[in-house]
Amino acid sequence: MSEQVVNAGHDLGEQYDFAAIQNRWLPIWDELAPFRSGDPSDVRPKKYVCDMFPYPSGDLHMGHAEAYAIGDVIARYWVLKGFNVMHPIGWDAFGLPAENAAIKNNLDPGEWTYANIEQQKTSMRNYACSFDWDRVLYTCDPTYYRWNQWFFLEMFKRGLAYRKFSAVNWCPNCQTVLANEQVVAGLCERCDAAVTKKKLAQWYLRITDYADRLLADMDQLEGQWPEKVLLMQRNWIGRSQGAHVHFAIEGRDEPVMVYTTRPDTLYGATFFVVAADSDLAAELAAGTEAEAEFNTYLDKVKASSEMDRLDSGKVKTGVFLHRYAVNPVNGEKIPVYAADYVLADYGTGAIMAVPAHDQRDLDFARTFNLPVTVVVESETDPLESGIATADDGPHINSGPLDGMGKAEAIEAMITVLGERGTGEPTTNYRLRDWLISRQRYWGTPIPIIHCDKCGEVAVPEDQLPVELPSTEGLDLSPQGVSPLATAADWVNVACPTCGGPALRDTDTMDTFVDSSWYFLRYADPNNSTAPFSSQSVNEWLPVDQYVGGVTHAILHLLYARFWTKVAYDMGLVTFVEPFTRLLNQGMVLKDGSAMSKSRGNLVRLTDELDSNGVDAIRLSMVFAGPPEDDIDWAEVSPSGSRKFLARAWRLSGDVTSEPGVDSSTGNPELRKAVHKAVADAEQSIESMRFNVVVARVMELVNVTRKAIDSGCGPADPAVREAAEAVAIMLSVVAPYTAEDMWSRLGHEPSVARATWPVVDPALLVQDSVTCVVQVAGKVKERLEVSPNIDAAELEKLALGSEAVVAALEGRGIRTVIVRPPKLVNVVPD
RNA sequence: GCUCGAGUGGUGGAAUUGGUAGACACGUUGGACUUAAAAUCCAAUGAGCAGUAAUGUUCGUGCGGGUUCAAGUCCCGCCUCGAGUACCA
Repeated sequence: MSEQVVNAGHDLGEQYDFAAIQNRWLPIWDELAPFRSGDPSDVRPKKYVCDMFPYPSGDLHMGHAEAYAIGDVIARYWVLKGFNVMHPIGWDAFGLPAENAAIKNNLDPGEWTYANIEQQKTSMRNYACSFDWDRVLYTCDPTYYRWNQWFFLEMFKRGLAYRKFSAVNWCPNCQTVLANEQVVAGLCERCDAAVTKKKLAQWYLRITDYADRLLADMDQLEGQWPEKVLLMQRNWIGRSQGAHVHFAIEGRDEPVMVYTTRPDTLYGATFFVVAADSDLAAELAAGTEAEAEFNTYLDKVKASSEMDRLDSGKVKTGVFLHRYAVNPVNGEKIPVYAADYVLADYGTGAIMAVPAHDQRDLDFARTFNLPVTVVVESETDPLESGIATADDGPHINSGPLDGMGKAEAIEAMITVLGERGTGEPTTNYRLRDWLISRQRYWGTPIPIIHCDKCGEVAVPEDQLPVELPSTEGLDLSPQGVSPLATAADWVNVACPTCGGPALRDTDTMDTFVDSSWYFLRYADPNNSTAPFSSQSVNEWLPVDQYVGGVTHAILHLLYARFWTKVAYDMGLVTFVEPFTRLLNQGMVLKDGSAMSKSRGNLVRLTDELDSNGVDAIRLSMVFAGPPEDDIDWAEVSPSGSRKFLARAWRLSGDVTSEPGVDSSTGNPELRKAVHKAVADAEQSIESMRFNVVVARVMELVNVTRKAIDSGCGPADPAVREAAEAVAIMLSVVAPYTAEDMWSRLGHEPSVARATWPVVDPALLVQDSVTCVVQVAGKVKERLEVSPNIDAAELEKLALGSEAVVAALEGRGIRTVIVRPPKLVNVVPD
């Protein structure tokens, strides 16, 4: 029966019961609230960890679980390191899903939204996210969106918000404008109808004014943001250096400007192309014999829309307009075409075509049998090979440019054009102004009143917020105009300027507006007189660590950076970049693809939490691999995580020394293992290798187990030191288990208030190291040597080794490479 | 098409400045405990060859070259996969 005594530690009462542990600590944490960050007397240095806030489309899913597990590791780590960490949460609560759900179930979008938020909030509490619940915000709350309106009006005053007619994406089926991101391969994301263009008056924010600063300030982010994201932003902004060149058009008074990055190839321009859907094309075609043909073509282009342009291959189409442009350098008359391969809204909507050195122009030239003039020497003839050359090389057929290289020729041509007044250098961008109006109900009303006499009038600040009208009596279904237009009582107002009858703007703002500055609001979430106080924001920001999916690599992050720069210009903040460091976590997949109900590979987070517990799921998320990699849930083992947690937890029951025992008297071997593990874990956590952190803690658990069972025994102070280190380090990933361990080790809650173990450098020094001895690069011997061994001694030792002598087989020694204390390589003749 | 990034055991993944490839896990196999199962614990586990065994030995980080005493790591050329972008002049 003595066995039962030995096994006492493994009795049923001592089983690791994750559900019981969760239930035990959750209410206590509510009470202790260890993650409050708003105490003004708090003297700890500040850190700001921000997770991208969720959209309340339902309960939390596996993707949230990964993202919030990762953000939590960082936040909790900095708390243990002695920082006052702001780790807030809020909800990106405006948007179309709420509106669709409301239409479907005939209820208020707000009801649906807040119900989902409550559910997510409950799940987050259970998931043990270290959020500061005093800082919660909801973007659909008038106390938040009133500041969207305030910012909008500030930008309006500064000329950064403006209204213009332009062609926008239009879904003829849904009868509504679509955002660019809602157009997938030319089709409406929701109904798969072909998206067309429609001209509408829309509000824009002048983000293009900030293009250069958005590019330049990326230097600050180098090394702190994923290189991939910076690259995507650079491509998106798409700055290019080139020149405007003026072409006279026969029979037209004004010359037409084209944009080109290769003014040096001007002598090779053999035709001229205007975008088929541009005003200029219509003007040039009017009254010519090509007019009918052009109109037919234009109709086709408009109807075919995005979809056909994508998969119609590379066959170029166009119409000769029976007009001629004059090449400003050689006076040559070149034919003018309208074609859809030239875009109306990039550059000037017209190009000089240089088929020898531009692939698209060459394709067009070959289709329409247009001449090809080579002006940069190349080995192959583009007309024959079908491949345009864009390489550097000596210029030919180019008058004064002959013999020059590309860079020189570009400069020379720009000088020539400048002297003649037919061109000038210019910079062009791919980035367009940000279209923010949406014909939707569930968003921030645009605070503008349209008056016949006074035009666009800002709603006076004391009348903000312009709240959404009640949905009572409103038809939210797609009508082609915003549902707000039908709320007669709301729309009809007196003009703030003249008092005459006027109409409210009925569009609402893009929800990307909400997310462009919410991270600023967290610093001062309840401010009712300003979006935030500059003092709080400048104290907490910029965000030290921003965590979120790579799906937002361009839009959200670009808009947020833009907004921050505007706030800087307004004198509200003292920094120009909002997010010092960015981490893009991967996605959670199942069987190699994104989870979805229709695919039948959906993993329900609640099921996973029920079967293995919160900690095991968090641990699985973190341990699966580097945070930026995707996780295939079919390849992780949450039950394995649970087993490890049980193993770690059991340590806390085995320790028999008292809390506060002097660890310096403990077993030196184990102590070294502890301090090595802490040092390694710390280094890994700082460099975001959280999976490696877990591995180090696992190793420590393993050696501690061995020490208890077959080493120094459970009473050794080093065992306590080890178990406490495990509890503290584990608390960043598995807070419930760690908290319970901490308590079983005789400490007061919460482990979140403990301090990350301090590494004693003396314990990192090893008594001996394994030195590898190679002969011809192959390992032949391993020697245990002192870490301070000198090269001569080590060489002597290595050469004297039997295995080395044997491996040499009597050959002479050419050289010996000695790298004390870890390696010797003997190179034989 | 263009621009990036990545290829390491059966699987996920480790590996400062080039210096013991495969840490830590999952899975698998065998064993202990149990009436049994679960749980737990212990052991083995890159592949091949030789040997009863200890062990020895060869190969091995997508493929082919190169630099080096030494290459997963650096250089050149390919292949494959993934991501972004879509005629941006």
